[in-house]
Amino acid sequence: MDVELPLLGLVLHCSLRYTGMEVSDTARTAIGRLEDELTRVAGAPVVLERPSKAEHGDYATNVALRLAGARKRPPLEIAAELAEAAVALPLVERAETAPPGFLNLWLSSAWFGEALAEIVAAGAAYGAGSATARERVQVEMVSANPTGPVTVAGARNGAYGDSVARLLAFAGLAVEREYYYNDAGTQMERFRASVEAARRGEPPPEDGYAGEYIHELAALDGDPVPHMLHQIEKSLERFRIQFDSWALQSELATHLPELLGNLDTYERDGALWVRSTAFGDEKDRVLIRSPERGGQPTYEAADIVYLRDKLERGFDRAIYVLGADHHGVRGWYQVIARMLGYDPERIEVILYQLVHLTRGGDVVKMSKRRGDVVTLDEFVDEVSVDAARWYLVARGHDQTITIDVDLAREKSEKNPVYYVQYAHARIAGILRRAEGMEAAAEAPAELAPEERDLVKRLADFPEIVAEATVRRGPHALPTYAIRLADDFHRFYHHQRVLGSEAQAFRLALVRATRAVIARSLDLVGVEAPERM
RNA sequence: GCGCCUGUAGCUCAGUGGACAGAGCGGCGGACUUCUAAUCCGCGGGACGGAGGUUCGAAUCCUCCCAGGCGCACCA
Repeated sequence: MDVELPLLGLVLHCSLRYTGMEVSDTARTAIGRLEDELTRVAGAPVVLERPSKAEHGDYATNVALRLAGARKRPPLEIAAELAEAAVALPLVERAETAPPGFLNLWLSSAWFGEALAEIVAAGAAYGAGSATARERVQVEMVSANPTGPVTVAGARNGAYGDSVARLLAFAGLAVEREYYYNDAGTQMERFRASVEAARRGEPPPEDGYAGEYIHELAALDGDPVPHMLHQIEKSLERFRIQFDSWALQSELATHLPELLGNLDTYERDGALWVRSTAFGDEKDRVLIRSPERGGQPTYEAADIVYLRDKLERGFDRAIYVLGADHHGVRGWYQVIARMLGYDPERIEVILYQLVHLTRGGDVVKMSKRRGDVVTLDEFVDEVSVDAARWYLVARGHDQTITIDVDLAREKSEKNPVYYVQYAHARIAGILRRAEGMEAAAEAPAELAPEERDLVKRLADFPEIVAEATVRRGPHALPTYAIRLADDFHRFYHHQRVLGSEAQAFRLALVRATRAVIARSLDLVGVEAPERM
């Protein structure tokens, strides 16, 4: 049975332990098939988990503990019964009970062979396609106004948003990335005036923009805005973010009049207000300022036009990726959707927290007003695209992060991004030598502990990805990639691939490992090098 | 005052109900005639901000409190 998570727009196939749903259509994975068999044996849904201790088996389940209450029997007794039934299964080698009622399972090497065969057969699609509904989703990200270069904060927005977009696309949704910018507001006027001042050799006006880039723009001809936009696009491209579309506020603003008739508006103090409180807003909003305040449409007016535009363009879902300082708009967007008669569930606002940098142990002070910021380009110049993307996305988006620039730039074993990449490069090295040699997933009778750990880790991948997708938490991938690399490096150190008796199996194993490492990295925009 | 986010090892952070809480960095000590030592192995290090509650079981769920960050404009 698939379990629909309508809020998240996705349907998962793998076990949904975090939703509380028990039964799942997991026939596609080796773990899932085992869960199904055990479910039949137990007469109740069985969810397997990976114990942290090796002495607790390959997999374990707490089903006896769950059943104890309903069946009015001691959990250990139930577990003992299940253990007896479980060992009768061909794929279960050993089953033990442990207080207060756990059932621990050790699996046969045949199971490991099946699990690996399945990964090999899935190929590049391993872990993909967890969404059943092929929704169209727009992810709007970065969207900084072109008054200056993309900063490190914008870089986190992009690294995070792009990774979410990659996850959604991998799950099977049709994803488009959009950049929205204000090309007309007063900030833009201040920006233009600042460049003009620089061209005249004057200091920037009050409330203007300063910084080296203003002088660089002053050296170019014409309106500085297109130049700035071009530079932003280049920076983001280098950061491996490709936008499908660029939305201009000025263009959208022309559609405001046709929308006003559909809204419940009124005039007060010379301004045009919308009665948003009727839709749950905490206060009514001004849409068009009074003449003495310039008579221009407000940002809120633009929000309304833009939101309608997104949904009318055919996106089933619109995701806004915003800095935490914009958290106030989250409710506002829901209000807009209701005012316009759209299902608010189609609007999703994801907030990410701020970024701090440290150099030499000290926090790098940043002030946007003085043009004294660390830009995306500078950050990338210093630590590389791979390290930049890794560090910006490796932590939960709800977490304020502090990046140690000295560590991030270090190309050594201290740096987890290279630790993972090195595992990939090592495998690539083996496979170069293994050209033409046969690989086979069929497992030998005896498997080394490192082989078992590696297969189990690979088997975790589909659930890791699916969960990262529904939770909008791409940081699970770097975390997983480190563990996978860890299992591989240990395997590599203790076991030999080429020339070993298990060569064919191990070739299949490392080939699958390489693919999953590469995929884990790709989903967060990090490259997987063939050589290091 | 109201709202959102966060408090886990010296530092940076994983861990959204299970078994003695994990990783990286930093500290200490070992392993290279081998498919890449950017690796591996070992040792130290924690009242999971605090107090209650729910549960067989809580870092995880609920309530309150404390601390930090960020918002609550006819600013963009």
